[in-house]
Amino acid sequence: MVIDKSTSKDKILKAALALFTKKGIKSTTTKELARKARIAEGTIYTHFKCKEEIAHYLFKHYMGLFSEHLNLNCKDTTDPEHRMKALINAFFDFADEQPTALYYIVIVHYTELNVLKKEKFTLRNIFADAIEYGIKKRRFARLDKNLGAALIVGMINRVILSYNNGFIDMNYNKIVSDTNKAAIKLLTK
Amino acid sequence: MVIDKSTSKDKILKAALALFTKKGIKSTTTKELARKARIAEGTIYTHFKCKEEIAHYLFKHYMGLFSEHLNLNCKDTTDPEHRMKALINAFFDFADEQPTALYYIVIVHYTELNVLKKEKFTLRNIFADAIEYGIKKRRFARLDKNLGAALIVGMINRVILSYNNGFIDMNYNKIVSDTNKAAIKLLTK
Amino acid sequence: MVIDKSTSKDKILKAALALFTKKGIKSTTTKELARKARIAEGTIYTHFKCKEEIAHYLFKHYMGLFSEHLNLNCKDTTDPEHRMKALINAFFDFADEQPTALYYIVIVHYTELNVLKKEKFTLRNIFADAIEYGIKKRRFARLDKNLGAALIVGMINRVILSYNNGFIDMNYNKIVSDTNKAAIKLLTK
Amino acid sequence: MVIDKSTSKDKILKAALALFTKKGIKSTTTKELARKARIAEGTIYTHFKCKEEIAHYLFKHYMGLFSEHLNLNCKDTTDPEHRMKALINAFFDFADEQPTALYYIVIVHYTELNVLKKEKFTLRNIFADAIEYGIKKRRFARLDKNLGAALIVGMINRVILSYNNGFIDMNYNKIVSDTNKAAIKLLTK
DNA sequence: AATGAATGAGGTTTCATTCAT
DNA sequence: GATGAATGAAACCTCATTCAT
Repeated sequence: MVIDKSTSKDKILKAALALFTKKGIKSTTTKELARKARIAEGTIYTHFKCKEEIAHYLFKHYMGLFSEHLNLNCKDTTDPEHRMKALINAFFDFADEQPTALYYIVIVHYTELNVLKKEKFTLRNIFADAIEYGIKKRRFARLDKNLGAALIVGMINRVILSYNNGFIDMNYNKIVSDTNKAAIKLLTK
Repeated sequence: MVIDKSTSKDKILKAALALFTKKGIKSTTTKELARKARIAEGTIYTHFKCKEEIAHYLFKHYMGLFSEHLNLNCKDTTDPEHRMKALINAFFDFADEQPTALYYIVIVHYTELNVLKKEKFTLRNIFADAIEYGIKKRRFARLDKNLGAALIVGMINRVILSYNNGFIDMNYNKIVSDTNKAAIKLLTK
Repeated sequence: MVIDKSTSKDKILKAALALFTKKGIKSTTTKELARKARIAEGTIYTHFKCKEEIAHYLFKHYMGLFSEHLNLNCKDTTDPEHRMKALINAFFDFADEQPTALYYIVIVHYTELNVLKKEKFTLRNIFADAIEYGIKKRRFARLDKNLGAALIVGMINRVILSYNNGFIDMNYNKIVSDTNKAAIKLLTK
Repeated sequence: MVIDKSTSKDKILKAALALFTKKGIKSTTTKELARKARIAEGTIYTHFKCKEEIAHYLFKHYMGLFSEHLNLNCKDTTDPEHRMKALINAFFDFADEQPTALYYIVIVHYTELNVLKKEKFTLRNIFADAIEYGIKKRRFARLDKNLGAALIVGMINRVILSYNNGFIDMNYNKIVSDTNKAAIKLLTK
């Protein structure tokens, strides 16, 4: 009698993403995790060496998905503005579809595990490249690419956070398009 | 209230700010805290009811200083652009002088205690007011004030974080002025 | 019953002897045991009721072999001295051929399972009988047979242990003959 | 209201010696240990880093006492036979006064922690020195000193073990004197 | 006010054993 | 018979907090 087809590992990961995002990694107990995943506490350890490994696994997994998603949405445009817009839209898309995962990779993992610094892929690089490209094509104003990336990524992140916290009382599409406009205004000559 | 004095309470607060910022609140043990503060573990409880109270105390204290610092630096300007610039400069100033404190109120406290939402004072409000003011004075383009605040605050926060992590290889003053320019470009008509 | 054959049961017993001797019974996990035996953890329980049963099985098996080996080597001599020498040589022989098994029955099993006391066969009895026989034949000096057995068995055991630990830098045959001489000197009038 | 003057640390050590000797180190749980010592489980960890540290501490402590006791009892004799007898008597003395401690350092610790090999002080050395001395003084027959030490120490150990297990039905003093005689017989020309 | 040993609830992890395949 | 994921009791250990000094 199969009630839930997902494997134990999947159940653990699903529960972990929800709990880590809601309460933080350290504050989530393995007992809670097991209860939420509807498995025995011991089962956690047939799939992961320790609680922290789950946290890392989640980060790698969703960071991979996110990075893939961003790259996919900007590779086919040659116009710098379009490329930047595509990136921003993809960012908001992902935030809309996987809000917990995005919150996890952007906030929770960062503050509790301090590994982002060492990761090769970062939003920074993707956005920095797009900015560099726009400057080279003489469509964007001169600006340090890393500073530019920080400006754009910071904007988007904060908008999403604020929206999710109910601080911005606007239609989501309008928020996305206004953020796009703001970014382009900031970058273009 | 000077935190660097050598009363037990001050020693605890100083050690707590450093450790909470470095390792997170939950991951800092009272034993570590006592060792770093060079006081006995029990002494913590003659000044604070529990560990969490220290975290809250630190937040209130530094958030008060920060808010005061921002307000002080923008109250005497009537020109919207100048006011916004003053705010941004004050932000960077504080980040420069009290990097740990800023990191603590912006990141650590937020992610581990989830209280920002309930706090009355927020960066958001200060920046939102400044934007609203600029729009009313017909100097800034029309933009939802809360969205605008999220954009500006997000930009600044991320730039400071990136700079502290060594991701932006530029002179600090140049970063500040470029961020200022970007913000103004984004906001003005 | 040949333990080195490749049935699952034999594989388990072989692995168990090695691991129990190296790490102790309690400190050997069923997971390790299964890995070393190259079988699944569950397979252990198709052959043994529990981990402890393996330990008992090993003890009985090798104690049987050892006892058989000793008896075989002393039954055909009527001269007390020869009989004692035959026993001692048989002891060293077994130690040479099955060092792990001897270590197991003498040390590991004894200290971890405390069953030796209840076992009927013991070295003690075999040696006590040989001593009693020598005294009756008026070739050995008067000596409590159990005390004598403790003296002789203790000597041999310790010599083997010391040799295996590299504490005695002598040729094995010389060690055996010197121990023989010492035992005889001690026992004879 | 002081009921038991002994400190927590002493209570833990006393309980640990009893339990480790009775059940083995691995099989003694921290819960049992705390109950027997009449302290809280957590208190164990204010005095020791982990359970194994208690085992090591006990070994060092009692091995020190034992070694001291042996040395004290053989330093003032120049006659080789007397010296050897003094050593053997001291051994039996210690076994009589501190039976648990002796059992612990000789058996439990050895089989469960495998550290004896690396320890500098060992019975071996003390007895080997006494044998070497007797040979040099031309009172003992030629014999490898380490083999000799193994023979003598093995004898004594086993006798004590057998006696404690009720296998030797003799008066303790008689056992001691007979063991002495046997050792001297074995060693002298 | 300051101390730090003691507490014990509760956290993470281990592991012998079971059971559906 | 063989498998190995799942189990859950119980192990070891942590740590915020208390309290006698």
